[in-house]
Amino acid sequence: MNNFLKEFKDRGYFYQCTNEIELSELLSKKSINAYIGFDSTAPSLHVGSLLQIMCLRLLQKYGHRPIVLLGGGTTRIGDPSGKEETRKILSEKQIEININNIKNVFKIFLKTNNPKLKPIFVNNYQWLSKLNYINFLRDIGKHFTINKMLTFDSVKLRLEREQSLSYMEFNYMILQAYDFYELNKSKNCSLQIGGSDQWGNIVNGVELIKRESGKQAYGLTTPLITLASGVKMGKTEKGAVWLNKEMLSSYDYWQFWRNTDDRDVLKFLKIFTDLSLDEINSLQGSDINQLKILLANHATEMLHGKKEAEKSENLAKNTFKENSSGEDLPGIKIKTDILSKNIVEIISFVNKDISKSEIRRLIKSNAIKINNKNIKEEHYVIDPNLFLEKGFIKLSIGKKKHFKIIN
RNA sequence: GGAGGGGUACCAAAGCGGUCAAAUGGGGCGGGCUGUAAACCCGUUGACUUCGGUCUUCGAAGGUUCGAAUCCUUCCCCCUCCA
Repeated sequence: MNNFLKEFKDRGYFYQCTNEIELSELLSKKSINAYIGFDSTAPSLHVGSLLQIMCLRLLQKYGHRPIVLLGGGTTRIGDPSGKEETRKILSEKQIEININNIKNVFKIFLKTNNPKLKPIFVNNYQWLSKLNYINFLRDIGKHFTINKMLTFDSVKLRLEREQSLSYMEFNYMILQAYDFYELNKSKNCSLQIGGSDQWGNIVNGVELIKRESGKQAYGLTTPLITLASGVKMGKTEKGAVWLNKEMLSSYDYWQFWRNTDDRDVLKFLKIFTDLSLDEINSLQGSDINQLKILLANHATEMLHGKKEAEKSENLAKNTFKENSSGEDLPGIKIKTDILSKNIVEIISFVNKDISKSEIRRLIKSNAIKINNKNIKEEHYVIDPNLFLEKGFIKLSIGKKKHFKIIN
């Protein structure tokens, strides 16, 4: 088997392939261009897309060139795959902003110095917006039968669940197929990779290319990564795990990986780090918490850099140490007039997402600590003398959220 | 266009004149146990509060009533069947 495909499988990226044997031969024979499309509905991708990004990295590693399609065109439509409801339609301006933000993440994960492997960014709005409806129906639409489209999961599920599926969404798969066809023509792209939910869309593309151009293209899908607990990956207590640095700090990103379920650790090391498979296999049986730290460090380093990863590890060490003073935490400066108010006001200032009622509840349930001491009174006022000793105090909300308050 | 069913909190779903800030389940949050894990147990889950209460919520707007998520009117949206 081709080396790329072998590692692709060994790392757990592989789910399905349209023609594995031929693809393997092609990949061994020459350097190809392969594309993955990314949704641009949010200002950043989140870890749910990380597997796909890792696929592009792997392509580069074996001398193939990634094409990143940021769907300005299809984002305007909305993929019904895996969606229970019609997606909100975003403004064009918002989509443009999103696309620009998302690009930055790829520039971190992918090599950009080698001109032959440098990722190509494309926006399908460029060609989709120019389509002429009549011509499109005649040239492209003729290759698609409704009979078959109705059998695709994305459509079937919606119909079975008696959820409406608009004609607009129904066309999504054709547009995605057309994207592949277009990229095959203009960028010599012969492979599309995607999540397993994209299978139908990808197959359509492969067939369209065959029929219109008589060329052979291939599709490859990755499994849907679910946590051992059965939940779809990518959410934490704070919401989505964004890849955009402005939306999630390196420390929170580190914490996300550090909190991986025991059962997922080895799997994640294979999928989300560059550690060699030999190395990972030799780690089997090591202390599970050390492995989690290893995972967190590697994953964080890849996105935020080595320095940030180290900082996060140290911060975590100090924070979770018994009775840590919290001096390494990033400081939050609070003006004296707020500090002199009661604890509810202070917490409300530190974390504006928590309502005061909720803070009162937290106090009642022993969740609030100042310098590691439980605060049980909602009228508690911080004694200014507490600042004298170290110049700051540590405020804890629950077991995992800690803040260093500076006067 | 015709006939019927429906829109309830983060989600699912009960309630069908007062005892409803609204059962129950999931999710979230907090506590306990632990290992910053899982499982499990307990608590909590509209906002504000001087902890007495006060204010805003059951698709939208009006109305009936001492009193409406519950009844009436109009409108909007969704689903099913027929055309």
